[in-house]
Amino acid sequence: MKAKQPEQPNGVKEIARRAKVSIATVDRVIHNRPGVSAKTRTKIEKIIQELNYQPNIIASRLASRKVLNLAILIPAKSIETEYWEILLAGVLQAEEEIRQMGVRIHRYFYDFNDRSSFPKAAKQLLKNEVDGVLLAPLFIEEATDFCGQLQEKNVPFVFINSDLPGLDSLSYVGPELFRSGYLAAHLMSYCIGLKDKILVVNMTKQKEGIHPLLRKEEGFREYFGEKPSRIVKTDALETSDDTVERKVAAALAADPAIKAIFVTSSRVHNIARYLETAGKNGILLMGYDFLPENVAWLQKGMIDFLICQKPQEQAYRGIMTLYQHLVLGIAVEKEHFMPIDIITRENHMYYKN
Amino acid sequence: MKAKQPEQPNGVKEIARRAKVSIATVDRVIHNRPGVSAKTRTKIEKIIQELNYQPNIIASRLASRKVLNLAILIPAKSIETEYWEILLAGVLQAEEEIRQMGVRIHRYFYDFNDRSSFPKAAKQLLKNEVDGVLLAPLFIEEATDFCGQLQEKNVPFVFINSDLPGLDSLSYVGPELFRSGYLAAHLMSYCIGLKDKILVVNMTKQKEGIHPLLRKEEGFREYFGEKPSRIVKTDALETSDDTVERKVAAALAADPAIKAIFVTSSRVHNIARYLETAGKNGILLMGYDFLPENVAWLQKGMIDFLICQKPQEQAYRGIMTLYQHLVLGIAVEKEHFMPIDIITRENHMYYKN
DNA sequence: CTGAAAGCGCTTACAG
DNA sequence: CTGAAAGCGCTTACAG
Repeated sequence: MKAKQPEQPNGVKEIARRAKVSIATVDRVIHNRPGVSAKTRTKIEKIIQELNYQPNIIASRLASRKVLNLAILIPAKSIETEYWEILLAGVLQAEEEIRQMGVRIHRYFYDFNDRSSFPKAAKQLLKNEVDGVLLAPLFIEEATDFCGQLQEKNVPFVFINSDLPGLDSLSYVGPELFRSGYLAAHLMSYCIGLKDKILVVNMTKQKEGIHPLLRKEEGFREYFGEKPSRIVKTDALETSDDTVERKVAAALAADPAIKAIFVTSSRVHNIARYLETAGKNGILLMGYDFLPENVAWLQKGMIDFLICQKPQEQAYRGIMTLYQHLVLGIAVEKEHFMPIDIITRENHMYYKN
Repeated sequence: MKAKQPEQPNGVKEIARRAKVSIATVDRVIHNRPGVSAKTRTKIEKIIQELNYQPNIIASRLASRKVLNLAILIPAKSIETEYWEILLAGVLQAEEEIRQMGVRIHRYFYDFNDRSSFPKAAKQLLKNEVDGVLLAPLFIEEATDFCGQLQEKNVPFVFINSDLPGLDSLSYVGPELFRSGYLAAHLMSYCIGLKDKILVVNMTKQKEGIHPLLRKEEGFREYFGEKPSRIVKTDALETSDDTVERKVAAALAADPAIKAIFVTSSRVHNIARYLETAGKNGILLMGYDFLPENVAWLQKGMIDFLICQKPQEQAYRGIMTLYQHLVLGIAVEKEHFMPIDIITRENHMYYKN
């Protein structure tokens, strides 16, 4: 069934033979290790060129018995959102595929609602040897700081979920958040009247807000750039159910022109619950993420649109990007944008995260 | 930077030691090869269980120096559609990632417009040793026949682009075509009046039609199930520009209520060109695939919606599915549905195939 | 039916 | 600065 591979005539052995040195010396040159005279080095390098030598990564990993330690740093699953658990499934999927190549993935978690938890988790992460990091940089300052440390150690890092373009990441895997918000606005504009107003809800306990959520809001506002007055904002800083209810109720009462609500995160189900309880069926509701709870409200018709960004695939591709770079040594895409998927009651049963 | 792997104490050596046999015998048991007494076999199997032995695939592939031969069987890129070239990019992407594991991918092509070319290419394919096949089964009969032959040889196959659920494929990677057509209809129904009619165009030289295109049409018709009279069909069997033009022109002339056109394939750009030439701007046009030519018409506003199915990713995942099954021996998803992406003038610049 | 030995292509102490 | 040798965990003739 399986044909034998033609003999590999261009391995270290052949190089050593041609250069009249031992394979140990060839190995030193290949890996740029010291202890080789300039002359020998040049000679060997030339032969490597000629032969177009491609190292056998399989053999290399077997012989070295090295483990490649990757780490992920993301928010922990919480009662507030299980989004991050879905993302973890993608990590697992990638791990299965590359474990045999000696890759291990270590998991570190921080608290979505507590920015001080980020550096703590990061510190833990840095205590151990790590060859590459996949992280969701929800807090700009803290993430910038951490990535600086990684860079000093020459450890490549990949962003998922949201990007920090200023930092020199190996890659970004995730949605274009600004565009995502813009599209949400565009979609919404189809569905409401010209005089209707929109309530934007940005839910977090974090006073300064959370980078990706704000980015979506920016995109959303951009669409209504000429008529910003159509947008009403409530700062639902607290995330407990009754705070949310109170704030939304107050906003709706204050301005009866509000005919739609845009929630910048997966917590749209909270609003859905409130709208149902309050018997407000005429309001268009749009939010993020294909979570069971959100889908349930989609089915009931309380949520009209969910925008989704394939968290599982993000994590899978993020890990594979590190693998390609660190193990295979092949070039990786600097940016891998996820589609901005629009999910409705009609198509949700066919959607995969 | 990289930690040494803890020694592998549970390899064939350890099994051999415990069973008081040679590793050759252990190897025979592991691979179910003959030439081992029932007694020894049982003893070794028991130890394998106890140790929860996981073979080191890296070492295995290095030692055996076996090549895994995969083959793809898809339509050739043609003047009519470069869809298949994009798909090939996904094959390349997967190949890069797994070439080191000794996987080779052989490419076979048939003619989209000539069903007799399918068995010819299939025959070529079968002339060589093959361990797994990725194919787009556009012609039901011919593909069924071919897959039967593969099954006899115990060669697993994965479908992309369109599914043939009856056959025992290892997996299907692609869109749910029926659903795709249904959604197209749904989308269209938002955009046209209740009395407006729709022209469905199914383009191919193939008299019997092409399976995936027909499947999309079925889904489309399903949506309008209660009002089938709203759908007008033209059989644009020929694919040369002026035949298409003539047929569409005739259909539009015959029924002025036609306000929208649904093209079941990527050849929607042909219709766009005709509509522009004929100066018919009021007609909603929807078709398939994110090809440069289609995108150009999207930008010009002649095409209103494109439905896309990520051909590159289909091919990538299809190949990786075979790899996971044949090399890693891990379970694979029986169906991997691609999202049904809706592309408009507003979001096309952010789309990736 | 079973085992000893060589080998896959590379890496790694160790000796000089 | 350089090389001989052992080894990674498994596979494969070959001999008995």
